[in-house]
Amino acid sequence: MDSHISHAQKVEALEGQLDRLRKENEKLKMMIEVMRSHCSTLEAQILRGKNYFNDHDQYCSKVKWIGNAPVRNTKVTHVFARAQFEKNGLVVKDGFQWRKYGQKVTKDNPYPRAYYKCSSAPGCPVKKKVQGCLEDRSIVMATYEGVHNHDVPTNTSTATGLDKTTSYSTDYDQGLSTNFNTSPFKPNISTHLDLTLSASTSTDISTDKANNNNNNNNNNNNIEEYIASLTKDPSFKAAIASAVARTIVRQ
DNA sequence: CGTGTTTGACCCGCGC
DNA sequence: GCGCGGGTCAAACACG
Repeated sequence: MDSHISHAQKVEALEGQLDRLRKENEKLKMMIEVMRSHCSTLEAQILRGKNYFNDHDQYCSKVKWIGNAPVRNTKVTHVFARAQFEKNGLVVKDGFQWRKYGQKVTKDNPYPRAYYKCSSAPGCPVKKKVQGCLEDRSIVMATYEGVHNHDVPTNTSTATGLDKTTSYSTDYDQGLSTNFNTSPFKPNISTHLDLTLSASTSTDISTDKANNNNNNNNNNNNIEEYIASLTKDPSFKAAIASAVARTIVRQ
């Protein structure tokens, strides 16, 4: 009987902890959103201030813009995006599948430029170049060339590493950084930080809460998973570190 | 074994 | 014509 009471108390305590974590999560999410919007504005100002798309800029000069139109018939789109560090290096996740076909170190930039072809559909002519920004390694310049002959793959969760059940549809679109030209396909650059955690965890938690009478063990496990995934998630750590650093810099 | 990445070689355009 | 630099190819390699 005692063990039953202490078990119930334990569950209650864990639920309280879960609520606190949820609130904290929401707060952090809001803070990061605000900071990200400040950051995007500043980045845009900095980049414009440095005439990124004027005379001496490497990208502009290499891509050969005439007036507002690229030389070739294919559409060329420049996108600045926050890079995501993965085992293969810098990546820009935009919902399409890309096959890397080359890499080159260019003269003006120590960061290698990677060349990708769209592999979401056979015969898709779209190419993408991705190169780290000189001033800020966490920002990459992605140059899209061509127009996709297909829609964004429906299985975006696979392509983006995001899960369908997370609320990415809004966050995801808002994750776009500065887009200097009209995109032919609205590339969705994922700066998304999944503070709601992987869907399996978060949905399990809410579901379990509804059924918590017979799922106490699962609940305990999920809370532990929740905390563990928060502390282990490198993007969470990076986002927190970045947010804290920016706050300090702004002061 | 299939698929994707790496990386050196090659091609091509441009400036001198 | 030559050299330079960006873009692409393709064989070798890695990985699941």
